[in-house]
Amino acid sequence: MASIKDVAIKAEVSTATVSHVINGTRYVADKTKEKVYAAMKDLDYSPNMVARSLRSRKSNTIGLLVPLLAEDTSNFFFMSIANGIEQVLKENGYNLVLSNSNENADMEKDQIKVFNRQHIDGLVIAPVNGKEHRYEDQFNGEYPVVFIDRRPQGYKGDTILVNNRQGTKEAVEVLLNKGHEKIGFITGTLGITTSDERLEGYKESLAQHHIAFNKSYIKEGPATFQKGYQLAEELHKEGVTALFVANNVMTMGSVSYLQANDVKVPDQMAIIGYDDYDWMKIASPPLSVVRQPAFEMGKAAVEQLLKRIHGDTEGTNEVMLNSELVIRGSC
Amino acid sequence: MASIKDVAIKAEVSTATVSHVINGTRYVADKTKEKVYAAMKDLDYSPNMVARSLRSRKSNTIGLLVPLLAEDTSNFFFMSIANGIEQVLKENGYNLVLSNSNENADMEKDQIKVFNRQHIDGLVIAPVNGKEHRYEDQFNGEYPVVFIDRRPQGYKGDTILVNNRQGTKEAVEVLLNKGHEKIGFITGTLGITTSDERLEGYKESLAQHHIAFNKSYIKEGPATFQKGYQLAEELHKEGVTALFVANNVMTMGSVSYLQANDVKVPDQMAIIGYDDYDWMKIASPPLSVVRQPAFEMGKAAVEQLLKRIHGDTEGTNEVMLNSELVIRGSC
DNA sequence: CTGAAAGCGCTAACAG
DNA sequence: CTGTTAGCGCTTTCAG
Repeated sequence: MASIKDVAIKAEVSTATVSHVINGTRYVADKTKEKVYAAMKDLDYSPNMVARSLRSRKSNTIGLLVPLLAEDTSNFFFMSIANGIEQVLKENGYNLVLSNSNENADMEKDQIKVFNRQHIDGLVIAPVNGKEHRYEDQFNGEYPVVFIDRRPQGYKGDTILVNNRQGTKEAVEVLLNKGHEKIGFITGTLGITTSDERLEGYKESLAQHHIAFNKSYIKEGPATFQKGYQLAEELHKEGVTALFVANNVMTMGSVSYLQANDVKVPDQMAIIGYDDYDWMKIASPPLSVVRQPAFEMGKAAVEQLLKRIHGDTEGTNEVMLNSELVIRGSC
Repeated sequence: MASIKDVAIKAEVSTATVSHVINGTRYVADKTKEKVYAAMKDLDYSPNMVARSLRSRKSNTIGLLVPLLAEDTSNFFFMSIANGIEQVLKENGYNLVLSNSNENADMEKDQIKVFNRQHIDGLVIAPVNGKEHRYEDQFNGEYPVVFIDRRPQGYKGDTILVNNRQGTKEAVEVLLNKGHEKIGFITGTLGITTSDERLEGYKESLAQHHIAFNKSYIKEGPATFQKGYQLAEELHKEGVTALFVANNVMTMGSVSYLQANDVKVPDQMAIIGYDDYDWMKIASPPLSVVRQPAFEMGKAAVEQLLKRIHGDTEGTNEVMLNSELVIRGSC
């Protein structure tokens, strides 16, 4: 592997000149440039990014830490985010180091430590669920951080969220406007911000329509297919006429229940799910859902990060993206 | 950020000793070790990986290059692979740099160039579709490479593939055994290895059952939902009684057609799709599919890569993983 | 059992 | 308009 020194010798200039030609950091005579380019080509030179990083304390790399669970469909959501991030990053000459906390706080800490010594230029993190991790103490302060999708309690800093409350509220509103009064709400474990916000939206919508809140219509449990199936069954038996399911895995389970028991949608039971996947289009009937702008979240996160990297230090930026209600045939 | 020098001073030893304590690379008296550990703790020292990489020419980072297309469901497949890779990598103290070629040969070349100057320790690549890229010329030879999912024509080197031919053959066999003789085959554009292999499996199965191959039952097109819908329609009108759809996006389109037109599955039309997604369980009827072991492919790729990194230079290793036929209600 | 010191490849003062 | 040179933080030979 040719080094900058080799190029300098071949081009009969100094390494400084070569460096400046590469980086355009000072004026170099055209003729000299030519020589340098020729030498670089001859030697098939390409700069050693590691050395560059060491010297310039900049790696052109940003980290992404996501909480993926094996076999969880919600992974698709984070992967869309990753995709959005990678895309914007590439356009800006940055690389993406991907890491997974497995939705586990200890692993997350470990991964942050890894990033701390890795000299990343920034970090996008979708934090694990859970109350209190003193994130402020975990970062070494040498790179900006943007939180995404979930905001840890009490964390103040750049955050890209999606409007869970509003998204849910609108969806439930549609159900209410169709005349439903007994609306079941199926959610993954409560106590995590996204779930709680969605529940809030549900309550708010009900309140606005002066429908009494019935606690027994709220069904909570681990976000699994089976649980979704089971909770849909319970609600069905309790006589609800509409279902709002606050995550995609449980949506699938719920649909499965309705199908298996020949419950006619939307006549006997209306349903609105969360997250938009292609298969929802071919469900029968096609499923109405609250669609989260995953790709856009990734983009927004990187854009914010790049601003910070480029020296913006103003306040903190909290972006709240709107989700979109996609009405199909299931309600 | 404390450096090794700071630690050395604080512990009143040389930097060499600190380094050896950290890496366990030579004997150090227990007493000295204590001092070093204490100093490290005091200073909250953590080694600078960039400097370490520069010096030791090893980054503990491997690259992954996948061909994702925006909005393509098959992304899930590659993301599962990425997940498997990340997991094994983490267990071994490696990091993952993720990159996307967007199924575009030029972008792929660019990304390889980026990796070349990044000092990665290895690369896993799911190459873009297409005939001839002289991959051998693109890699700088300083890191081992493992190809995954697709083998470029004429490439010799470590490869992790899935047995497309066998997977398809078995699936078609099931259809044949149920008495179907007119079996439609819907595929993405032919000419790419995975599609071609699946078609081969189809033909082989037919041949073994002495069913004449009917070219008009083979429908090819870009792997989109719409095209899947359309081709299913064409085949239906040509009177086939069973459908084998060789990729998941088109499977979705085909199912959509059958549903929209009230074609009873499996009575009026049996169908087997490709790739296993959760939604297939709740299709009505649940879809039978050929399941590819994505996560396992990722694992296998990294394991092979790590072998190479650790000095194994023997021959080339071609792993062919079996896909699994998942029979549900659609055939 | 430990230290001194060279040097990985690059950037960026400083000096002309 | 260009060159000299001091490091970035670490590993590793060589020398004791």
